[in-house]
Amino acid sequence: MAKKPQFETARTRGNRLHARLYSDILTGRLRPGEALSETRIAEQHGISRTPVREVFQTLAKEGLLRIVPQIGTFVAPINLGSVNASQFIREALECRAVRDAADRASRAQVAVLKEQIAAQAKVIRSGDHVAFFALDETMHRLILEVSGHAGVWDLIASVKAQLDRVRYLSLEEQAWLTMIFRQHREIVAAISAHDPTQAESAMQQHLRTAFAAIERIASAHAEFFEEEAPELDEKSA
Amino acid sequence: MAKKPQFETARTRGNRLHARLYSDILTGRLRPGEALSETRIAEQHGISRTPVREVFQTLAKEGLLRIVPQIGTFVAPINLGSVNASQFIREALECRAVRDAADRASRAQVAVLKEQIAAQAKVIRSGDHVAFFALDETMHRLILEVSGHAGVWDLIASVKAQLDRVRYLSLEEQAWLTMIFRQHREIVAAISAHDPTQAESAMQQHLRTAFAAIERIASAHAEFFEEEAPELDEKSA
DNA sequence: CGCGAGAACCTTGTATACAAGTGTACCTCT
DNA sequence: AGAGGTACACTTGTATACAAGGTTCTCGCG
Repeated sequence: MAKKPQFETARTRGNRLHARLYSDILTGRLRPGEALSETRIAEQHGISRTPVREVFQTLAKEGLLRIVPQIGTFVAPINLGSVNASQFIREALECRAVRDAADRASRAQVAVLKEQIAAQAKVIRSGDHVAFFALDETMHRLILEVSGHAGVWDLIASVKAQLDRVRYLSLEEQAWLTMIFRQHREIVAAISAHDPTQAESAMQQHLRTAFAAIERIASAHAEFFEEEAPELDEKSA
Repeated sequence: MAKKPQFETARTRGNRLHARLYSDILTGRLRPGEALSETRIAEQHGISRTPVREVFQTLAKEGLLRIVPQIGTFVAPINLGSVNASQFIREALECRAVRDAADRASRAQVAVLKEQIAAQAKVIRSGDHVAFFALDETMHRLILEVSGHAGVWDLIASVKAQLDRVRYLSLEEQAWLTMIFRQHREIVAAISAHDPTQAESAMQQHLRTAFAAIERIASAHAEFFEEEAPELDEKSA
């Protein structure tokens, strides 16, 4: 739902801080349960509480912080319920989108996707996990664009954050990356062949493979999770 | 279950204001393009700019306001691209969820859904559009709960807001409500029969019927929409 | 020594003053 | 009279002071 991000990104002090904290939380440099203070963060960054406070509000709405009035602000524990919901959402949206992508992909778009595959092959060989993660995100975003629902990517990215939070707990090994890469290749092949059913099948298998890793990682780092307690809703009529 | 949502709703001054503005924008009491001023709203509600500002930030992230630094804040025009994206998201999520609901529905849950159908029949006879809208939302939320993905409802509600914004431009007539009601009945029947495919089919038909109304209404109120000029993509970090 | 009450320090919530930037209207100059 | 530049009135962005509430540590009392 971002309107003109290229302006917003570096415009205000708050946006830079948001990017910083967002990254810190996703990668685990800020650990679940850790307390943050508006005053302390403000002093550390040489700004006042006001922009810090707005960033906190934003991160809280994104599910990454938990603000408890008069008590404090904490890095949100990873909620398995949210993780499962995120997986459901991502699977539903991307599987349906990849069908449309297989239907509508132009030759030029297929060429772009195949270039991506080639780029992925290169970083796989060099074993650069971080670069591969970035290319993974690019590939999924491109498929959304090809499907004609580019605007949906923002939403997927936001739920993907919940999943990536878990993935960052453990860097995947080479064999895993190779499997993901092969699945990407299958998806692109199905799109190229204009076979929606095969494309959806490949995408579902792909996303569930990634989710399996998440479940494995989660059970190994139970200390960062919370027991399915709060369904705190804030949407009232 | 829920820890303190009932406190959050009315706790801060900001929350009340948010609910008020949210409703005003959805129902059209505040019209697209209309300018809002932090100072003016603050004076009108007898509070300071600070909570007003936070509410504005929230509404902007929800896509209902557009804040232009040093210029002003305006009710966001209805973006046809966002409306289409919302429809896509809703369809993908609810169609997939209703399959799970048909698989998993217990006898008690089916009974609840049938009670809802009865309640809808009652307000249909009384011609109470507003009450029917509320029951419509309840029904869809219940189906999500039955599907085992209750946590996804918040997301659907947020994208549904974009769709409801259009629907409020024109109150639907009785015949339309009757059609929606019959579709609800079909969906519940399919869930009751534990027929996922039929349930998904009925849900998709239902959502597309509602969307058809939206497209019809949109073309009749073009002045509230903005021309989706380009697909300006954002290079996120 | 144990326990309770209170104060000090922490947190976020709110109010207000100031800074920076933009559009407009008016005033001045030609 | 017309055109251009400047000052003003408005906006949001930021900083800071104060208020309300919670926790914890400490001091006083039993």
